[in-house]
Amino acid sequence: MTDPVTAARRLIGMVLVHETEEGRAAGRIVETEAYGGTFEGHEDDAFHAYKGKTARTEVLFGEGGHAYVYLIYGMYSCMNVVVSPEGTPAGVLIRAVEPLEGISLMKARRKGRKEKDLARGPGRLCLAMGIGRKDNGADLVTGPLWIDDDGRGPFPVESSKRIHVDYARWGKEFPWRFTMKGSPWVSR
DNA sequence: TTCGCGATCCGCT
DNA sequence: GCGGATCGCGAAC
Repeated sequence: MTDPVTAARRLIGMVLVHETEEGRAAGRIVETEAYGGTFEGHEDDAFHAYKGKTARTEVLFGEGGHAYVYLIYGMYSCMNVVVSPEGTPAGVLIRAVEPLEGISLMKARRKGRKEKDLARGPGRLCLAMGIGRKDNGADLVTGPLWIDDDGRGPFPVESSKRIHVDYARWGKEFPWRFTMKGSPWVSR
């Protein structure tokens, strides 16, 4: 893998797939955020692994190509793709997908919400795709949770500041949120 | 052992 | 637009 910013850009337009007993769900990634590394000489203090390795962030220090799934606000899960260039921890938060396959399953998991709101936001997409903390550390190469490049890209990508990281002195200024230009499926 | 809080979502106003 | 829900992590005591 490469640095998180390159990876976050590259992931836009790729397809996230999850196969479970309930069936198969897939969505095109339209919004990501890069975490880790440095920007203009400052370390990313919004990154969970910023202060070093802990029980929670252990998989961020492991091999790239795995999932880092954590619990947020006591009730929602968020999914990252671990991207570790030369042993340095880094990740890409998947923030939104455009539902492609298994839409009725997603609607059932999302209590019948409108299609637009199924996977618009990191917690929502985990609910819709059936991703939870049991998937922390999952191998994204072997599945049943993986990422495909279906060759439809490249897609135009826009960057902006990351969301909900105001607590971070430097990190809140990093323009490391990436969205598919013009997509109605991004979180905002 | 305790305590504060978060890479969010939802319902109500 | 605002605040409540809810709990594991990590730092402090």
